[in-house]
Amino acid sequence: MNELIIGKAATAAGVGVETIRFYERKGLIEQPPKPLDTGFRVYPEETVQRIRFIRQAQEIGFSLREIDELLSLRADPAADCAHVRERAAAKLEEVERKIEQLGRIRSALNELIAACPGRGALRECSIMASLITATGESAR
Amino acid sequence: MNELIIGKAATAAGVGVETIRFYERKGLIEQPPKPLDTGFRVYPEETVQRIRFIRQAQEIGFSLREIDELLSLRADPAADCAHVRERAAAKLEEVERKIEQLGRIRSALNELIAACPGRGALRECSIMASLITATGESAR
DNA sequence: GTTGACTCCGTACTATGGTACGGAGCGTAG
DNA sequence: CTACGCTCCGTACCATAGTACGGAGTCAAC
Repeated sequence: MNELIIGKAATAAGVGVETIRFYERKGLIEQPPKPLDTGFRVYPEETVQRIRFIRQAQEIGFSLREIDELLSLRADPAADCAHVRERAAAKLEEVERKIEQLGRIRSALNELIAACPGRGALRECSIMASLITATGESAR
Repeated sequence: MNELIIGKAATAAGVGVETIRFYERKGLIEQPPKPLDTGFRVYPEETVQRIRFIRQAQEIGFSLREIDELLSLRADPAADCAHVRERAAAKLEEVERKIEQLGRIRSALNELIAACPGRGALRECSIMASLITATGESAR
């Protein structure tokens, strides 16, 4: 059979087998059907997507707990819309703060690259210096 | 005296005293002068900025090791320009990946908020669903 | 029908990033 | 000049997020 048992699902999602079992214990993914004959987990494709999302969300600084919150945000007929909206709006703000901070670091890196133009170091420039000049040194 | 000793520096940077000592042990900040009479660390304002940067960089998913790498990227006359450029360019790519991923999550959250418009849940919509439709489901 | 690769499960170990503790010294206000 | 709060240092402890291990069962191929 060509079923998505744990080893193949792990490869497809780019993680180790143990990581999948770990996420299952943590409740981040649900345990898939385990046919009685083999007892091996058989994963739907959707779970692979979900694991990939988890990894990407981790890379941008969300903890597993926060990722669980993100994934549980869903507008379905059974949900309390106002509550979902509220939580989504809060997450959105958080995401926007992160984007801003990353934008600042991006500018600083670009400035650094420009300051260091292949031959002959001209201006002194560090990330910190770029950030301080770039952000205008607000709170003092 | 009104010197920036560890407790005040910690408050100014929004961290605990122990965190500053921890960063020092890890080499993320250097140990400031310790005047012989008191033996208390006296911090320059710059260190407070640096600690704030460390915290913000952590929030967007950089580990302390990576932050150290970021902070050590500097174009000064003594540095090997080509090498700094190369590392900066690599970090820049990483930052851009993060910005893209955050942008996708932002869209998904906006879509979710729109799908859940105050009264009467209309369309079913989860983050995962938004992401999958939004990103066009590339690798299959 | 046995071998090798894979799965099951629980438990133990690891790395990262702090946080807490405790005894000793410093320093300023009353 | 003493009391209270802060600093010093090392060590111990904690949560998070895996990673490894080991014995037992399963499957597929030779």
